[in-house]
Amino acid sequence: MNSPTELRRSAVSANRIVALTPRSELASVEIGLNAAIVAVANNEPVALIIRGESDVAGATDGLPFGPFSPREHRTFEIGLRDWVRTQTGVELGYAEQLYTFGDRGRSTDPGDVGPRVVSIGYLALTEAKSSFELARGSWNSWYHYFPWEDWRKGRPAILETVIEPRLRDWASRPATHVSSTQPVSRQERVRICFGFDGASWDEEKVLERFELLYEAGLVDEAARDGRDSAKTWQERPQLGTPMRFDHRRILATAIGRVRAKIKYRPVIFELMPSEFTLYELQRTVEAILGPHLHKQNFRRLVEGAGLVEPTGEVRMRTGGRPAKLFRFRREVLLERPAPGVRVKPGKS
Amino acid sequence: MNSPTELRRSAVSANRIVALTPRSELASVEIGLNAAIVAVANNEPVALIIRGESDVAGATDGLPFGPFSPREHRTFEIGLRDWVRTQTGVELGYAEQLYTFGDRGRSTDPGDVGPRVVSIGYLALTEAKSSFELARGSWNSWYHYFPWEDWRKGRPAILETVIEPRLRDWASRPATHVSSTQPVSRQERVRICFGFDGASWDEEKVLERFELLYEAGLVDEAARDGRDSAKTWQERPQLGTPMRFDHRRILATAIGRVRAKIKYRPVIFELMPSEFTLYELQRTVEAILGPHLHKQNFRRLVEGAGLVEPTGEVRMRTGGRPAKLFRFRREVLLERPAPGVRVKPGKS
DNA sequence: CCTAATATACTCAGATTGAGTATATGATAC
DNA sequence: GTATCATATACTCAATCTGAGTATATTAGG
Repeated sequence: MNSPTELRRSAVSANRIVALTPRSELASVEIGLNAAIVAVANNEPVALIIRGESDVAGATDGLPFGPFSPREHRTFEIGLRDWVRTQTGVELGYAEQLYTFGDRGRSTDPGDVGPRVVSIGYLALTEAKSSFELARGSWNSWYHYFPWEDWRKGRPAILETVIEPRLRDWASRPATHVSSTQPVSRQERVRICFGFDGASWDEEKVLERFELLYEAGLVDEAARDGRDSAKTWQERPQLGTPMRFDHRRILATAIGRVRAKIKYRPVIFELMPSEFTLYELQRTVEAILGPHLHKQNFRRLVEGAGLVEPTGEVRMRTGGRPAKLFRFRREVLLERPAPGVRVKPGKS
Repeated sequence: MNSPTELRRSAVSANRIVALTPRSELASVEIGLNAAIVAVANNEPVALIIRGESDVAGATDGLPFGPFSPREHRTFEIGLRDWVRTQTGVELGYAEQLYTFGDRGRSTDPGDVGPRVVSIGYLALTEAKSSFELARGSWNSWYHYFPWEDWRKGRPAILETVIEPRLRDWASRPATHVSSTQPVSRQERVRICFGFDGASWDEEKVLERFELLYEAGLVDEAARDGRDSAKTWQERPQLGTPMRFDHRRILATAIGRVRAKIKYRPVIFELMPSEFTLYELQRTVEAILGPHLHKQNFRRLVEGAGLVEPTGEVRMRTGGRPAKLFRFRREVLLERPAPGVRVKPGKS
């Protein structure tokens, strides 16, 4: 980026204009890198989970994470790859930055201190090799943490039995926080995010849904941060397995991002072996997105977009007619501005 | 987020598994917040620019930026809004996080030190009120910094006269860096990013284009970071006005994000007054995206998507038949999963 | 009142999409 | 070996969407 002296100088010049916080108060923070490492194994979308000591709320699962040490690594991504390799044995392929989380909890308690650690979330995609030689950690289904996101067998029951009544109850109560300048009512937010009252389900709104459940005090993490509505959390049924720190939020961001991204970038192939049948590809897309896709149209779409090319080989013993094997056509990146699996939720 | 003690504990537990960098070496960094504040004034897309001391490369322009002080502000966004208000007098409406930049320059010089400052880039959209009561800074056209992005009058000449020959020259030379594991050749990257040899121009690839020019040493910022191909930068024609620090990169990220986002989220209305004619709306979209849109189809699209509703009033003296006034239909947010101005580049 | 300029309405062919039917081909049970 | 099953693949068709054009409405200005 820039030399430190340059930056220092500019801070001084900025200081002239308005009274900035004095330098001593610019409490410097530590940077933590968090990786949501995603794969698809046996049609199950999984994330690499590290189990640690259980926290206040009893959460043990977390994402791999490590500090960023500027001395050692030129960029965040290099640092990330480095310690993911040494810590878990996984060599990351595709990786992209997700979001930088820095808020000090959502409690209104004025006594709480500012964040000493800022976490930069990363999304990484990797092929799920059958030989999971993990030095540490395990691959867990992401629907373990977000059961309401699993629409592969239709609308998950948990939505109606647990989430809907509780969210409606929460929405009917007035907002306790002063920020009642909220342009959209609780009711409407709940409706839109969770597709109640005939609203459609948008599979990309993973983070919004999690944040809403958090606000409503329905996930265990909320209790940790001392939210009022979460006081009675031990009496609640558990909505998905909680995670340590902010990690479930980061994973939610990751899931939303993958679901959005496969539609306009060919990142789905980062999750596939080099050769695959079209149905395997479809199952992988479905694992990520949820709803079932129309098989015939899916192949028309994928082939028509030039995303794949046949290898000439076939896979036998598929249970019926042998399936042609395909590989990703890398050249598509040079042809189309935004190639991706432009699927929309459909039937069968 | 989490209590510091919790985080401390986890760092310790991580320490058990692999030998982490000792705590003392976890050089903590400072967080800088940078805001690309975007508006459209007189059909010109503008960004709020602060002029400062000229740097090594002679750049004076920069984005508003300030330090993030965790003690004072609960979240990055609150901090950002706060000092943007005090520093420039602008009250931010829409704001979203763009990216966290932390690399220490792209030079291979092993002697250079790690980043002491990590900058979090934010994109903010605001209405360009005719009364620009800026306490500081000025609204500059963003095409001032990226002349090759301005397609409102067709393909900008600078692409053919300056950029194409120089980029081709650069692409024909072998990559100097060891990272020749690059999957795509320089030639192909240049072709795709800049639409040479019949490749299409993707208006969203603003950052990719800037990074390519940077790598090729064709923007002044590259010289500052000591890139070899940039040694002779003083002999080059200037490709857009340079900016201090990484700010042109952040602005490029912002432009790319806005261009992508207006297509699937109704953020364009953040830039509009509360009442507007459809043609004014179209001109604003065109200011952002570049190419001209088909007028009749644009109105069909916008009205059909339920994005706007007529106010009942008309605007006279438009130079012809009076134009109906419209306002943004906020309810659309409650109806469609991803409302936006789904335009594709077209004719007339 | 004619002309220029803009706003708005309507038309139409081609492409895309959702969803279905039909056919191909290996595996398996008998 | 053949019927049956299961899956893969090919083809069809109507509804919708999209790009692009033509036609009409309504003002301002001479």
